[in-house]
Order: sequence, then C-alpha cells, then structure tokens
Amino acid sequence: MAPESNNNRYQQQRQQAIRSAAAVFAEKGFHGASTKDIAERMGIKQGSLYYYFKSKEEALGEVCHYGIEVYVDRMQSIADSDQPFESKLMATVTSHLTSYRERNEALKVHNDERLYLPEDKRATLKKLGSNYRQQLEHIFEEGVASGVLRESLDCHFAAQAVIGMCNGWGDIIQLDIYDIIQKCTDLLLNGFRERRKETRQ
Amino acid sequence: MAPESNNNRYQQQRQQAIRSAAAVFAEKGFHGASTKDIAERMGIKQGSLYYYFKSKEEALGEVCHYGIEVYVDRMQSIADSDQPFESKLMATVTSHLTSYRERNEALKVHNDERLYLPEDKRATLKKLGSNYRQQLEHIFEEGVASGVLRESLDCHFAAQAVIGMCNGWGDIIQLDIYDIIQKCTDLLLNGFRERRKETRQ
DNA sequence: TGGAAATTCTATTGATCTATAGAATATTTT
DNA sequence: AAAATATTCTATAGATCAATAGAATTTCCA
Repeated sequence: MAPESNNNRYQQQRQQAIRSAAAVFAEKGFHGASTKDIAERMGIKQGSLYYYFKSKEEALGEVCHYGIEVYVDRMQSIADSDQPFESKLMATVTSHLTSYRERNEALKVHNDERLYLPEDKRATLKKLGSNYRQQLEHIFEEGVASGVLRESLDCHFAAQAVIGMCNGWGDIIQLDIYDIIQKCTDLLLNGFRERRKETRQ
Repeated sequence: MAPESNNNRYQQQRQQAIRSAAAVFAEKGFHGASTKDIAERMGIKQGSLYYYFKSKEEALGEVCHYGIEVYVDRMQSIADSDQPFESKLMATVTSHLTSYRERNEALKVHNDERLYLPEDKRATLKKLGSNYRQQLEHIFEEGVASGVLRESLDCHFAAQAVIGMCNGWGDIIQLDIYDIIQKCTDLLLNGFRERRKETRQ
C-alpha cells in the first residue's frame, strides 16, 4: 500500500523509478518495454514497481511530464526577462538544446510516446507544449515590434520552425552544443546567403 | 507457401499489406500494433498475413523502405539536375515536404520505429538516409562555390538543419504546404532579420 | 528494543500475441 | 471440368506481459 504522509525516501525512490522508466521507454518504446525491464534497471522485482505506479501508463505520464517541465520553466524565465530580442532568441535555443541534452531520455519519450497516454493526460501535456510555442511566438512578435525582424514575418511559422530545428538533433549528446546554438541563431537571424554590405535604409 | 513465379496479384496484395501495416504502425507503433490489427485492416485473418511476410519485423522493414524510397529518388533527380542553387534548395524543400505528405504514415514509421529493426536492415536504411543528407550537403557546397552562400557556411550543419526543420511539421496533412515551402526557403536564404538596403560589396 | 509503518518479494491469474501447420476455398491452367 | 496452383482460414502452441494479493523483510520511531 501507499506510504503514510510526506515521505522523503518514497519520493526519492519514485524519482529513481521515473528515471529508470525514462531510460527503458527511450530505448524500447512504451509498448516494447516491459515493467520487468524497468524494475530490473532500478534493482527491484517486477511486482514491486507497482508500489510506485498504479499502472505502466502512469509511469509513462510521469516520464513525459518530467521531460517537458524543464523546457517550460526555462521558457517562462526567458519570456519574463527584460532582454533585447536577439538575447531572448539565443536564450531560447540554448535552453531548448541544453534541456534536450540534460533530459534526453525523458524528452525523447515525451516526443515519441506521449500519444499512447489517455486523453486527459495527453491534453495536459499538450497545453504545456502549446504554451511553450505561444511564448516563443510572442518573443518573435516583440522582435518585429522592436524593428529587429521584418514586418512580414509569420511568427507562428517562425516558432514552429525553431522548435522543429531544435528537435532535429537526435544524438545531441555527442555534439558540440555551443557550436550548434551559435549556428542556429545565426541561421534564424541572417540565413545562409552571402551577406551584402550593410547599410541602414 | 509462397507463390510460384512473377505473380501480379500477389505483388498487388503484398503492396496492400504494406500500406495497411504502415497505417497501423503509424497509429499504434511497432510494438503496440498487432498482426491482427494489420490483417483486419486489409480484410483478412491474422494467420493469413504470414502469406505475405515471414514476420512482423519484415513488415516493418518493408514499410520503412516504402517510406524513404520516395525521398531518395527525388533527391537524386534534383542533385543530378542542372539548376542554380536557389532552385535546388527550393526543390529539395518541396520534395521533402510533399513526400512527407504523400507517404505520411510510412515516413512517420520510418522516422519513429526503424530503430526496432534488426541491425542489417537498419544499416541499409541508414545508408539511404545519409546518402540523402550528403547530397543535400553537396548542394550547399555548390551554393557556396557559386557565391550565393557565405564562405563560412557549415554545410553539414545546414543540411541537418533543413532536414530537422522539414521533419518538424507533424500533422502536415492539414497545412498549406506551398506557404511553408516558401517560408522555409526564405528563412534558409535570408533569415528573419529586417533586411538592409542591398548593395553589392 | 519492540512495535508500527514502509518497502520489497513471491506466486499467480488472465489476457494477448507471434508464428506455424494443415485444412478449406478460390483461382488459374490444361 | 479436372488438375494444379494460389490464397485464405481455423486452431493451436508457446511465450510474454500487466496487474493483484498477501507474505516476508526492512526501516523508522517511541
């Protein structure tokens, strides 16, 4: 049965269970992973896992949430902060890529397996995700307003493109992340074309 | 047992089986889908499916191949063609996005489920994919050589970024694809920044 | 230290799934 | 139409898996 009250050890072990589940789900997928796999990875027996989750599905939900929360929190700080557009853009790219590195397994699970969650849980995650996208979109709107970005920019498209580009680095663990951050930001601002002499119009 | 020789009906039915498998794998994932699901979708019984595939894994391999082949063929034409860089870039983006729309299910399966294939089959697909990436990289190198793109461009990064961005449009079926093509190409060439007066240096 | 609460284990149930074998039906060919 | 071939079906073996119940063990606290 579940523990009595605020229980430190329980919470720590549960956290460990979530990380184990993240690793196994990331490697084998939700349906390909067995509760035995997860339990073994944290050094307990299959049945014991149900002390921490009432179902395999609940474990998936926790993993997905664990993955995305770090994105969301950091984006909140960036959006609230008082920096010029270029800094916010670079901060977003940095946050996205470092989050993806730090919680690689959980975020992979969030991106690839969340559709196997029941409707209500999926809706909660979706809300977090579209909040994230909207905040990024708003940063682009500020960029347009401040004159850094072109008037004609489709900010919805821009936000989507950034997210897609940042998610596209599969084995990001292996890469020089600061190099990618720099190049992504440069691409977004200036594109790849040969630069002309800069003259204010 | 397998059919005798060049058998038209067999090949047609097998193609139908591949498309059914693509749909079911795309919806439920490889491990979440059952051979019963696939068989039912094509209107036969579970056991009968094994007339067309010797295993569920073989079906996955066929689906993945069916998905990616269209990319690869089109990229070959573009790379072989004799167009200026801008046209090749736009043709690539167009090809990538329309392929993703036309074979949405199979390509989703290729991207998300191919890692569950046995090593040798996975290696074959990987070769196709990195061929694709290299050809795109080469297009960027031509762009630099022709003076359209900056000398300093990291063409490997550029190719990866394009692919990531193009794959990021999940429910592409719903979208105005020509709008996205136009905006992607514009982003890649010019970025989002407010344009300065153009003056040749 | 002794008793209560928390954690893990063992054993099992019922369900589902892949793959195979051989029978039954349909199609093509002679 | 009869024979041969191709396609589908039925039935089942063997394996795995999620989830539960209750016993055993460990940890915590008075």
